[in-house]
Amino acid sequence: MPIKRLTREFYGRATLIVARELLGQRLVRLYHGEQLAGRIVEVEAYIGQGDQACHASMGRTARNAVMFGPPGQAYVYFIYGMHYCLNIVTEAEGFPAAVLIRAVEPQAGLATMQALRPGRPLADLTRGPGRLCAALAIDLSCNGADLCAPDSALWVEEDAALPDSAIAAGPRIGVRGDMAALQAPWRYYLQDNPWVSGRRTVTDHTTDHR
DNA sequence: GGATCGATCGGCT
DNA sequence: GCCGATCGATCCG
Repeated sequence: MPIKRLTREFYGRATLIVARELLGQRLVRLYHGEQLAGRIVEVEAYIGQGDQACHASMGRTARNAVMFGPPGQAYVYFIYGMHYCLNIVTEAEGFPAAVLIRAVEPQAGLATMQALRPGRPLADLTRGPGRLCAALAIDLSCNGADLCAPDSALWVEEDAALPDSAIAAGPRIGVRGDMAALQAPWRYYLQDNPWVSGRRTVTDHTTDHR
């Protein structure tokens, strides 16, 4: 069975469905002829102008214009003066929404990814939206890239489907406020997966050496 | 282990 | 001018 790139029809659906179904799929970045790849383990949905945490909540601007475009494109933004974050545009053209890729589990191209983040622990290679962009060499040159085009250098491939029992949901990281949308559980992640971002807890075995 | 803070700069009020 | 969909260093207990 040939490997299948996720299609524009896949991305052009309700954002929460797309976010949920992106978990477990394989994000691939073609970098100097080499495939850098990781399994998506954590995502967040940003949904339209009614979502005050969505960059498009105040209307269309030069920065967020890609989110208003057709689904299946990369929306990459620069934040805190030093980091990039990767989103994939969802829903019908004209409705601004996207899924933020917050973490992946490295699958291929480990050595190159580590070279792109010199001196950093392997455990943090792709754990967090800024980190995974650095490891996959994703920056503003990827903004607007069409993940559905056969010749693009960034795409998502179909991988094994996951049971709902493997997935957890919660409020989005770094999003606070009293309005309902700001407290919505629109962050999805693989339960107990060591590559999911955020503070590790005592029950986390990832730092054990046993 | 957990809290706090500085870095660093584009976008928008 | 202010602040952010973050990260990593540092300080504290």
